[in-house]
Amino acid sequence: MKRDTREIPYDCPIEATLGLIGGKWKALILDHLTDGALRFGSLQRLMPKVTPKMLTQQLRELEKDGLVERHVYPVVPPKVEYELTDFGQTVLPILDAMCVWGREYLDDQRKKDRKKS
Amino acid sequence: MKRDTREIPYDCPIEATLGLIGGKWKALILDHLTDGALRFGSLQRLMPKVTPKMLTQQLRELEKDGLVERHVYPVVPPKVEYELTDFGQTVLPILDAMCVWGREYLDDQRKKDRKKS
DNA sequence: CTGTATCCGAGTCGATACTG
DNA sequence: CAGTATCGACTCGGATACAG
Repeated sequence: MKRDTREIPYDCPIEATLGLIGGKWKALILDHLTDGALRFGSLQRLMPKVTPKMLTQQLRELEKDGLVERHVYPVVPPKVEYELTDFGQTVLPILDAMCVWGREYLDDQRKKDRKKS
Repeated sequence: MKRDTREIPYDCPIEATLGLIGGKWKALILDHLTDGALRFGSLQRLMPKVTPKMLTQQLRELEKDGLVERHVYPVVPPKVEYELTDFGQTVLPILDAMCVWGREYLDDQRKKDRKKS
């Protein structure tokens, strides 16, 4: 992800996928949005370690790539919601697969760590 | 991702997964190794755009994370083969899923591009 | 509330040359 | 053949301050 010459089209589908969801916080954002639309502030509270700058940047890229939709409500105070598009929904199985696999990996790691100590 | 503070354990399984296979060329390397062990030079020829430095770096990380095994044959000229471990094999379904999804995305993109022109 | 602007250091990556 | 060493450009991302 990053990390990417995003203008040059990807030859490899795997690279393309990583380009779309491999960004530093994208998978996490996508994950949080699975339960429904969220406001900017809510996302920030869910990911305290992400600066507003990064959050905006990642959201804009997700929007550009058609995974997320941005809804602006013309009210005061400003209200903006982010929501998965239909296309965005289609990545969820991949995210799930990564989650399952990652969890097993982490469990194994922890077992090894316990053995060592 | 390189992109990673690899010493700090990942809290999120998805992040962990991306940490292991999200590196700039890792998915591609893994993909090439699915058909069997390959030598350093063969990998280089399959990925001409990857410098030896990067190839070495990515391979070492894959090795450290237990996805790939490095076999050194003490002969002249030197011969080194890289091979997926059993654990490395378990990522392949994820790679496949990303590949399928990425291909559909790329196809859609191309359709849109044709419409525009 | 939802961002943007600016600065700046750390890390990444390519190019090139070289080694056992 | 299979790498390593070194340099430098570039990028990423954090901190901070500010704006509509």
